Amino acid sequence: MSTKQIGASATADDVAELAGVSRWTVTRAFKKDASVSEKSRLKVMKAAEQLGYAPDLLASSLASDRSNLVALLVDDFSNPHKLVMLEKLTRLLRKEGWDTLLVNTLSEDDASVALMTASQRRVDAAVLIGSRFDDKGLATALGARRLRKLLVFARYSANPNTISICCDDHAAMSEICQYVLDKGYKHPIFLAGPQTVSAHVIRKETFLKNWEGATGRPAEFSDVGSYDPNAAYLHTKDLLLGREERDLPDVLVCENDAIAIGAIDAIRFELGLRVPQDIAVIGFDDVPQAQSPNYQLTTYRQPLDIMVAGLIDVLKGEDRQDLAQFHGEIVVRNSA
Amino acid sequence: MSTKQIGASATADDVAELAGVSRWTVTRAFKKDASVSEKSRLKVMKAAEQLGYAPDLLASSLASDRSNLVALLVDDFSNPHKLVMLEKLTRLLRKEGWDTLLVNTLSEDDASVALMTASQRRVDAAVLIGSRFDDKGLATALGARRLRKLLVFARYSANPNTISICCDDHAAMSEICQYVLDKGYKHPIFLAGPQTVSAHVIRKETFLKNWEGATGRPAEFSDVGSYDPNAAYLHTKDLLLGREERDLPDVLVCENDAIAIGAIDAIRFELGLRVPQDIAVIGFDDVPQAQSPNYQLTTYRQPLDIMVAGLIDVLKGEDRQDLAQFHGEIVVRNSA
DNA sequence: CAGAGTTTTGCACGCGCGAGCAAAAACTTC
DNA sequence: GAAGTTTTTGCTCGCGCGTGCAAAACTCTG
Repeated sequence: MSTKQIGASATADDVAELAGVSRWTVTRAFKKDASVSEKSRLKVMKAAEQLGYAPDLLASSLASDRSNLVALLVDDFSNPHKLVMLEKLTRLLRKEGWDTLLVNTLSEDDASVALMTASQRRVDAAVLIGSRFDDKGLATALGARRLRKLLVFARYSANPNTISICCDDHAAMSEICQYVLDKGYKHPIFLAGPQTVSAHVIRKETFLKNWEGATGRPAEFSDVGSYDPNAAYLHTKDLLLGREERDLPDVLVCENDAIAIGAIDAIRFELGLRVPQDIAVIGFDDVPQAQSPNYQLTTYRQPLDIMVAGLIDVLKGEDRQDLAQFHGEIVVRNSA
Repeated sequence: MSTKQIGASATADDVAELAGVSRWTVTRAFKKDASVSEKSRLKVMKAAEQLGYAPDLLASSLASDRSNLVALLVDDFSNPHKLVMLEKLTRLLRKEGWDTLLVNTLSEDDASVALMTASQRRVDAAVLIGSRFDDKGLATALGARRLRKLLVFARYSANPNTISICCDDHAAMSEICQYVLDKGYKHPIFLAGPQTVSAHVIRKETFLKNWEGATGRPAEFSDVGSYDPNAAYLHTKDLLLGREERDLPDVLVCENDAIAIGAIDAIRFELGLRVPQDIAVIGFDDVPQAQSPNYQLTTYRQPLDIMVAGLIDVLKGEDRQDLAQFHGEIVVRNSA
């Protein structure tokens, strides 16, 4: 047993032998709240360091039925906000002991294949950070394979088998609408993203309803179909180019910053107009780019850190009922 | 054995029993190149579907010592190019059967802790997609724990224990330098990123050397210290604001697009000058934003797809000697 | 249809660790 | 120092599957 190949990674047995204790004492020495005497813990640690030992998480997961792995399913890599979310999620999850499986579902028809993979890896939870997962696909996927937990992050989900962690879109958009009214804009257009999922409609519906409630007149809207700035650019161009001046909006309320940034570019470079003097623009997310002097984007900042903390609570098994009630704040810059 | 709880995921044994074959036949039916008769394969598949069975990748990894897992270590989430790379890597790796562990090393002192995690999960390889991993830290980390393969993606690495997959920075920057000369610029400044790692110096050194070789005069340079557009903005402002007109550069050659974009904003909004008429700007990477009409960034596009294919070859165990020889192309837009 | 060649199937053993309990050791108290 | 209490240690069994080999079942040829 003591003839280990050089470089071959040591097992708990090797450490135990070297330290003169049993394998289980070694295991305990590496567990946080286990009962080991300080003396043998030190012996173990010394031997472990000598052998370059670290517990095998695979074997541990198999034996304990807890993988400390979380799958992040992402289907949209053109929205820069995803990078912000990925950074926060990976960093904070890691701090709490979870590793992260990044699953690109861009080329899948629906989420089921990705969820299958995740379940085959025995993840403790799968987190959807996507835009296009539709409720029907989710239901199918969920039926196919058992996942311990299915969370939807930064988007509302109507599926009762999922736990949704997002800010209160209704309140947020009401606030934005009020801001637009207060600033005296008369002719808004709401630019919406993908509308496949009922959840996506909240921001749009809220704005339209609030606007009509306050002014008595319906607000115009248009569906971009994706959260890609380039797509938003083309869409805005098609939507506005060639319009009479009196038909042009005085403010574009966008479902998020990715759309807003594309729209601003189109306003300037296709229409030759100024932001905000001719057309103002409001976004949602507060991506890093939003503070670029180019855009000076007025937008809405979700409390991402708090939301991730909520997610971690759920992973830990704590009951939380307030997961769709997070409130952010309007960030007023120069674009509206 | 046949009394499985509803919802509990089935094992190969359960499927075997239902299909009337042995467990190993079940296993083989799920393996690509295994020898199973079509008849029993169908029996197995039918039973598997009925039970909702899929092989447990954890147990499989443990038994076979192959995890089909790759760890991606990232320490820089402000550069939008990372999102492009993550998308390509995750999608193409998945297509070839690898899942991806995303490890955020932003808060680590060096890469060792992250590499440790990766090795504890028995990844088949760890891929560094970072900017700040220094060679010394790598060496330490490598000594501490055995990793099957350590790859460095999109950056040259001098460490002999790593495999670096990147484009030929020397050739690329020579091409850019030639372009700058051809366009008749007289006073370039090279804006460099983090200079902690010897590998990062290649682009800078190449430009400076080529410039001096061609003109007989040294070129100015300045170190931004990170690949964050906002940092580049501030740095460019500090560097150029208040200079006499004759001391201003006529072109900024940037180590990558993240820096270039920050620089363009600073030129416009801090110095009140025009790009490219007053100061031209060249980037590197061709991030999605580079084609925004705001930036129209002249830049260099690395052949990412081919590079990822090279990475996959290495993962498959194929020998490739040309991994630092990929050639991209200059993308000429309006900024220079 | 025998014998050789080929394909398919079954099995013993092990991957590295964890839960939960029982034995052993250490510590208290009177 | 005996008896009771608490802490620490050791151990059996199992997590679900893969490897490599040998037995069994086919296929083919003359």
